Amino acid sequence: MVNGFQPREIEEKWQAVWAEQGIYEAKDLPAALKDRKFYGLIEFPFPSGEGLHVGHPRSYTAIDIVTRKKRMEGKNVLYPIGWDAFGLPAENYAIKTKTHPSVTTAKNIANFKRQLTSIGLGFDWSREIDTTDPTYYKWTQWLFLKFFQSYFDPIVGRALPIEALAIPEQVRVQGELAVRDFIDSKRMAFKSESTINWCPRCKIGLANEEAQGGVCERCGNSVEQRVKKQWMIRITAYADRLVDDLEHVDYLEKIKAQQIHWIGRSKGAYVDFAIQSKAKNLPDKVTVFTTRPDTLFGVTYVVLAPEHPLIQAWINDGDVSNADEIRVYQEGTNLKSELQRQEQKEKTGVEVKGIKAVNPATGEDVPIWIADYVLGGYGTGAIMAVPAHDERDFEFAKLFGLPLKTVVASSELGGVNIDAVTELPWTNDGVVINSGMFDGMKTADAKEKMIDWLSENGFGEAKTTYRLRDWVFSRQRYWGEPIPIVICPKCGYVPVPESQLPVLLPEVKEYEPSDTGESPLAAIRSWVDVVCPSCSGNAERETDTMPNWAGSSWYFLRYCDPHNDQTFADPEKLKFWMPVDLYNGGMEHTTLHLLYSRFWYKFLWDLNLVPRECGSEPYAKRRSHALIMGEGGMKMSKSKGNVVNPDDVVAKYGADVFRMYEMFIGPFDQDAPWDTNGIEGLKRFLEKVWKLQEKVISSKNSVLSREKEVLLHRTIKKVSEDIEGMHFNTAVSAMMILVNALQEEKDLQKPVWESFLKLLAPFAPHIAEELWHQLGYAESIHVSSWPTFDSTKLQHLQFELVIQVNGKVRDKILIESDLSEDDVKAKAVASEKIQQYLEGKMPHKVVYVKGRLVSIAV
RNA sequence: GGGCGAGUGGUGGAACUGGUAGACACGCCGGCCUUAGAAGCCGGUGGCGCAAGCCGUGAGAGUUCGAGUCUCUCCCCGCCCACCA
Repeated sequence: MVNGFQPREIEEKWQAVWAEQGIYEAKDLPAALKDRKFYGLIEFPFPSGEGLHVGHPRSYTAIDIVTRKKRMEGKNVLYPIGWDAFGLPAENYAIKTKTHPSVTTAKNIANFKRQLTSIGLGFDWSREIDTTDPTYYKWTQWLFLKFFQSYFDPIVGRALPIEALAIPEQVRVQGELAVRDFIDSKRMAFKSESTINWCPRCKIGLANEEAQGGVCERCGNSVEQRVKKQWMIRITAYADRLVDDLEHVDYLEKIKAQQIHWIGRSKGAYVDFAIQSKAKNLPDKVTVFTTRPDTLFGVTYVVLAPEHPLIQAWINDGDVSNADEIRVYQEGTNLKSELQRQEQKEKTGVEVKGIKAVNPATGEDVPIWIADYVLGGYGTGAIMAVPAHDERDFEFAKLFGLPLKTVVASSELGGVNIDAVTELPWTNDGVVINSGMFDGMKTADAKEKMIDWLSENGFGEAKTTYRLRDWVFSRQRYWGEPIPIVICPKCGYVPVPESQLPVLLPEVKEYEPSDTGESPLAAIRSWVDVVCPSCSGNAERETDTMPNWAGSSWYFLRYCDPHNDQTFADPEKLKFWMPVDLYNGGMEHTTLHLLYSRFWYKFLWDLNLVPRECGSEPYAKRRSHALIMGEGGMKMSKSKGNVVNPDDVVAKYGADVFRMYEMFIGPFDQDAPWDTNGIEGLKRFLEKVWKLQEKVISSKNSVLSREKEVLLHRTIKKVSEDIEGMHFNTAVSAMMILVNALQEEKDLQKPVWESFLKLLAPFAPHIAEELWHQLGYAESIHVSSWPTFDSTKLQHLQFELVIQVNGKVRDKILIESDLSEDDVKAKAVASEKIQQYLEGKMPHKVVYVKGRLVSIAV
């Protein structure tokens, strides 16, 4: 096997050459040349101790292929890589082994880098970044301070510097402290006491996105609710823009749908129900949120979430006759974890006796209940119940024997009490209301009219609410970016001056977080005690660190200018590179990283830290890969013992076979099981390619048949289009078909073979490079030109015409491609076989599909 | 319960705006080569049938000359969200 295909030899050889020549390094050019750039991005990995998973290369190779094609098409390509290296696994490992996370991280990065290089990915390593590097997290901290020093102006709909915030007169008169509190409450990054998702096992507060389903994303433990003062970032201010701007980007529809749903904008109204009570100092109303103000006439009771603050006020007032019963219910709710609360099927609740609410539309008294099917954190934490038109209210009303009242005319019971009904009859829009002043109106119009009526009479207003919550940005952990704030007893929250950034992570002995909910940093007095940057008095550092979403919220900007020590990225370079042209990542990040980073970007864009020319969205196009499952379709996991290690595959088959197999395994956006046998097919394919080149070298002045020529041009078209559409599996198949056909030829014309090698180059960069050089080229195939097809050579001179009689294929005949429709039809009908099937009858319909078939109906 | 996606040979999967279902690959079967094997090469491979042929894309109906593709009803599977008023 002297001349055989030896993947590992040529792969290492060319990897060294590419690195030395820097062929994958992107060039920063003036913004005027923007149409020449292409910025392809993959989600940078967390460098885990396990090393690369076979899932990583699926995404990386895909974008590698797209960017290699763009480069061959003459684009100046940026395809960068880095490390999202802050995070719990590194810290947990540190707790166990007492090794500093930076030591483990450096080791893991070296391993990842070796693995990624061995696969032949065309990353620009000169732009490598690491979120745990102080030269990187200096800017993460600096950007955090921008949030701290800004507020959101709802009038102009964008963030502005905090200096521009107008202080209302009634605040100003209360003195300096009041003004400070006011300003702090308006900042984009603010500290707030709130109930948070607390994981008792990880001893850490979690954002809603990290505690979906009431379970800690990290360890799967059930999450508790705790009250804690935490740093928050006001992502809710951007909710509308995060939804609306999706119209201007090319994301997979399911990604858009998921983000829209997560943000959960719903338009409705606040409605005030007056409180009927004998007591004097009682708050005189309760405000509910509803999306169906048109059903106000059907309200038969009001429900408050158990944690609603009004409940305590009513109890304190002494007018509630069953205070003890209510307290028992509230405590019962508190004890329930989020998970239990979701699993419980039956509704529960308790009436607040002694007071009533007044329906503003009818003036009727309705009872007030508290129940945990109403969520404290959504809307106003209180609802108006319309059991005749809402399933949940219906269920609750049935359980507690509360009355039903419908507002629609289409029922024979229209507009009256309907206590006797056992099933929910009318739930939706489109019906006609026949209650009160909306008699005869469609619900959609009634909604509008009702909102107008409510606001005219001071009973409510139009209101849009969101499911999205502000982002809990504090973590009580060691291995994260310290939040660069000093807490001064005199001055309050004081940002660490830019000249003192980064606030470095200090050395500690213990990495274990404490049960009190404080970060390990709190134990290091020498680090915590500082001089206030503002008044020079004694002060303390903030000891919370940032979540590990911080570094990844802006890393794509840093790639544009990774070594800048004056600013996070030079605006001129941002103008050239942004936005990212193609971003691929996992679906699991749709409501996390993808949403967060869009938000950060928009914020920086508002402050002109990202130039206006870059546009309001960071990613022009977002695609998503699916998973590679274990053999047999189960998810790969250490416990199942079905994990495939990329190192083993590369060692056995080489990088090119590995890459092509991952592309051939199935549609990019569909899960696919690993198949050890399947790789053999790609190995055979590349061996065939290797051998085929011999025919080129010995070739004379042979003429390529028209048939092969058409196939070549069709293949160029197919592979080009498939790469753009990310249909890599069918692109590989098209190349296989071409190779199988070329194998039939005695010898091969050089230009034909060169076109094929160029098509192959993005998929199998090493073998393509080797064969290219063997043909005598000195320059890399990867900086050569992408082949183009000749559209006049896509059509065969003849084609096989399929003839159907009554929908069944009855004959196939060869037809000249340029024959007219009438001639083709005549030939088809004249066919002997067809005549037999016609049995002398006249066809009543003959249809011709150009270049394909004739269908005859008898 | 809601949203999204899917259901095609033994397997992974092809099939452009409705137009020859099963491309390509794996596996399997037969042959060549070999002392034997591996590799390689050649041929075959949806089902039933000796054959002509018939039947076939989760089930059923519909539209059409023609349906994997469009419409309706239903059944399964996967993922995400989930008492969001």
